[in-house]
Amino acid sequence: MTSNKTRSAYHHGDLANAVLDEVERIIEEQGLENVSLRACAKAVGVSHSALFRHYADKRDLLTAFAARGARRMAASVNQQIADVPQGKRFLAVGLAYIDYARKNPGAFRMIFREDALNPDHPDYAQAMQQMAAILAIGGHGSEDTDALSPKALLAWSSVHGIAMLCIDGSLSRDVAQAELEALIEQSLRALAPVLLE
Amino acid sequence: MTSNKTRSAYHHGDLANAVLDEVERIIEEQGLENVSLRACAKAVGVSHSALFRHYADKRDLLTAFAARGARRMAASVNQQIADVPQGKRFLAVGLAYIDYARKNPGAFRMIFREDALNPDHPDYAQAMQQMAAILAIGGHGSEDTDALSPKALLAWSSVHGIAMLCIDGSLSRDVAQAELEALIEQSLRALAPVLLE
DNA sequence: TGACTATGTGACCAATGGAAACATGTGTCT
DNA sequence: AGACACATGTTTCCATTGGTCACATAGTCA
Repeated sequence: MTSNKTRSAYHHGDLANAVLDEVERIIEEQGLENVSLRACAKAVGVSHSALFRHYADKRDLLTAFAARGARRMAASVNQQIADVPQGKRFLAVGLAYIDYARKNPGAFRMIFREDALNPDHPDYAQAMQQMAAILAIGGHGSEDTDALSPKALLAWSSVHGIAMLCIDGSLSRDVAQAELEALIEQSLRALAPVLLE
Repeated sequence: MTSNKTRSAYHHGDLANAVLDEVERIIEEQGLENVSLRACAKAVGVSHSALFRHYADKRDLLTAFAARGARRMAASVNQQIADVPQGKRFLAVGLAYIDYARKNPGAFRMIFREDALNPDHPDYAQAMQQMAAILAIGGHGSEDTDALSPKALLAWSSVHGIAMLCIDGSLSRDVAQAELEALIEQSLRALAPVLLE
């Protein structure tokens, strides 16, 4: 689709996005350490130097990838909680968040790998702020307080922590996936009452 | 100390550990992406190929570093909760855990960067198991259940999540360090009652 | 059409992880 | 003590990588 459209010989048409797709593919299939500019470029059918027309840096490319991932994640969570009543939002947000992480582990890791990217990039910063807002809503119902409340932090981090432990820690190996679902939901349910005052 | 002891010309004496120290220094001072075998080797005063006598791989070296970090972290937490009464253990464990993460962010990140290391390495696996045991103790008082209980998972992940968000996420930038301390403690205190049945 | 700009190419470079062949030190057995 | 085996370190070499530069080509717009 993105390939044989406006590509006579030069000019891919939408290299910037195509290469992000390629980063995603490689990252999920072979892990982050196998993402090289050259591998991405070749897969897209372009010389590796072409990428520098769209991204200043490898770091810049990864930042763009993380930003896109964060946007998608926020959108996904937002969609899944759309028609959930206010009182049950935390559970819904948590499950959606963890679900996204488990289905896109590479992207999820990259989103929070701040030492490998440029956290000040406007796109990234904005996407992350959006995510934080969603999590805060799930956490304590309103979003007007600038200062993070203890309960909001607790909501944020427990969900985030579960997600991390699911895709990396021992949860990803020692626990059967079927019971993991249940385990997660029970944990979140146990926490929910605390968050509602 | 480690330097001019048994080092006539060849034979450093304790290269394996010295290079781990160097990894730590670089990782904390300049970030993970600047850790190169050559840089470590030069700093220790040895040719870069010498490292391959002690570690099969860069990944193997990083795994050893992560394992040592996990052992130290477990020891540190263990020590800080030694004379805390059973009922208040969760708070103590949480604070100690987060404290270690904030003081050794590079090491902490590496410990959980499982896609960059070899999680099956016995040293690493054992150290992680030890950590999990400690966290479980803090979570629900006994360690006999093989299956992870929801409460144990909740304890584990909330503490882990806070730690992550402290060293990377927005907490590391937008929140003043002074009030962060208080915020963390309040969050953990809010969670504690849930964990005690 | 002609000029300007955006996008892509190819040749080049220094640094990196890793392998191979060689050198030197240490310990052990007689 | 001498000789041998083994552990540890060095040098040299290589393919790959991120990055730069000069050049080529494709759209665009006067």
